[in-house]
Amino acid sequence: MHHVVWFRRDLRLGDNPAWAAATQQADEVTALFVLDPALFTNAGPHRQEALVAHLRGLDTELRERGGRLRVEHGKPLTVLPQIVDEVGAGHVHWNRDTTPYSVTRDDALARQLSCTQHWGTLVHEPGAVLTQKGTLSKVFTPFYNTWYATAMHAWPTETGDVTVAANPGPGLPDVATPLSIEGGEQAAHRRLGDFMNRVDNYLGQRDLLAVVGTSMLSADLRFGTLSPREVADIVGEQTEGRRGFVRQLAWRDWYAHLLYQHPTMTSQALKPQYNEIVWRDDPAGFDAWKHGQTGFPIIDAGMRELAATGYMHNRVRMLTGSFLVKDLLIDWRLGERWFRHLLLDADMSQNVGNWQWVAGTGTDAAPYFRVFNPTTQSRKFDPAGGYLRRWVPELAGLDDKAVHEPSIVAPLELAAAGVVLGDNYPHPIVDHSMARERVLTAYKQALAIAPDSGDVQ
DNA sequence: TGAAATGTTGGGGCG
DNA sequence: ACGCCCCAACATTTC
Repeated sequence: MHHVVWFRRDLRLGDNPAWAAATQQADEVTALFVLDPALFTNAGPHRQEALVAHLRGLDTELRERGGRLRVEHGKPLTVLPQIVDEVGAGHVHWNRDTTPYSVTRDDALARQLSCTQHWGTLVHEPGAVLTQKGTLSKVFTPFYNTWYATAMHAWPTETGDVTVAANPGPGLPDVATPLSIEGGEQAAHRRLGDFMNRVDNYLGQRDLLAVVGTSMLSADLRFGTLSPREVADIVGEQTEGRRGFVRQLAWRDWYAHLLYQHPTMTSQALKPQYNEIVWRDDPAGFDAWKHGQTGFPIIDAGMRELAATGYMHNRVRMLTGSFLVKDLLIDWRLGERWFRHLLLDADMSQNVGNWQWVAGTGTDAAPYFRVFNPTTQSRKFDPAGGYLRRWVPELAGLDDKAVHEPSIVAPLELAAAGVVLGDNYPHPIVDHSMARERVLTAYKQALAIAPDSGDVQ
């Protein structure tokens, strides 16, 4: 009996329900990845690079089991039935995902293939964490309480006596940038081990921008080189820091569950009354934001970090997101698309969930009147300016006080630091206090058109 | 997982 | 000793 395991966002063999089931049920297994060229070119350079690195890592794991990873280029809807036919497979396994695109695609495939769909990308699958009424909570804290109390299933494990199908091995696209990401699940476990040395300090350090206080595991969770429930299990609950981090995994599950239930939230406000907001059309402002030229050092630092590395510190994601939506009054969907293009860890459910949180349009989101002051936040979370100087080097000569807000620094001090506003660093593209009033007015007008019903579509 | 505006309190300088 | 003012520090309200 020959089974196919279709890998997607679960690029690992450990704690992988689809892989475990196939190796238990079949004598021979074909490990398949289908590279949809359209999806690949939609990804920014860093995500392309990471995908190739992780596919090579998965191939290495499979070689140790005597086989190879098979990579096919094309649309899964046509490729998968072809491969199943070619290898004579009786059954296909994969781990399901919650994005509308994947749900539609997988449902279509499930109608024409003998298959089993597993869950391997979340701690708890959609539907496993419900209120007493049997619904998905619209508020995070009760969701979290139930999530935390929900027991994890027994973990399936792969059996060793299966033959992994050989084939020429993956023909992988060349990537534009040299591979700097260590691919594969073993490298991912080393990164997890690295985080375990820091996790007890997580709550105290995660918001400090100049130190590595976060897990830095988001991309491994995105590609599935780490199993989220294995991570949750290893981190455990012994200390505040550990519980604080695991709580973040609950946010991740919650956003996935929400998108599974509300596929339209990719383009519509989860609170429909906020669809009435009249956004500004400001291509120049959007461009300045994208390229880190807003004149607000903390915003520019974050946007440059994103472009340079495919990563951005979570707090800075909130600040840059708030700046686009609240200060520039630009539609959150534009920012969501830009982030999704560039982020290594880009995932429709997480990205959309977080952007709707920032914009105040989601469930249990930041209230619309919560407007981050970029300068205040910068002083608070990067007091010594280490993060700013790293990503906005033209301001590096300013002292710790001035570096957060060059626009109000005395001309002599600017000159001494080699800063020429409007020349080598921009003037602020917007006045924050004016922008704050403007966005509060715009949101209030939207709510006046469509009074708050408190309901999700 | 805010911040600004407004209100309250109390210490200290000063006449 | 007293009233007055200033203002930092904190609390509350508001968006």
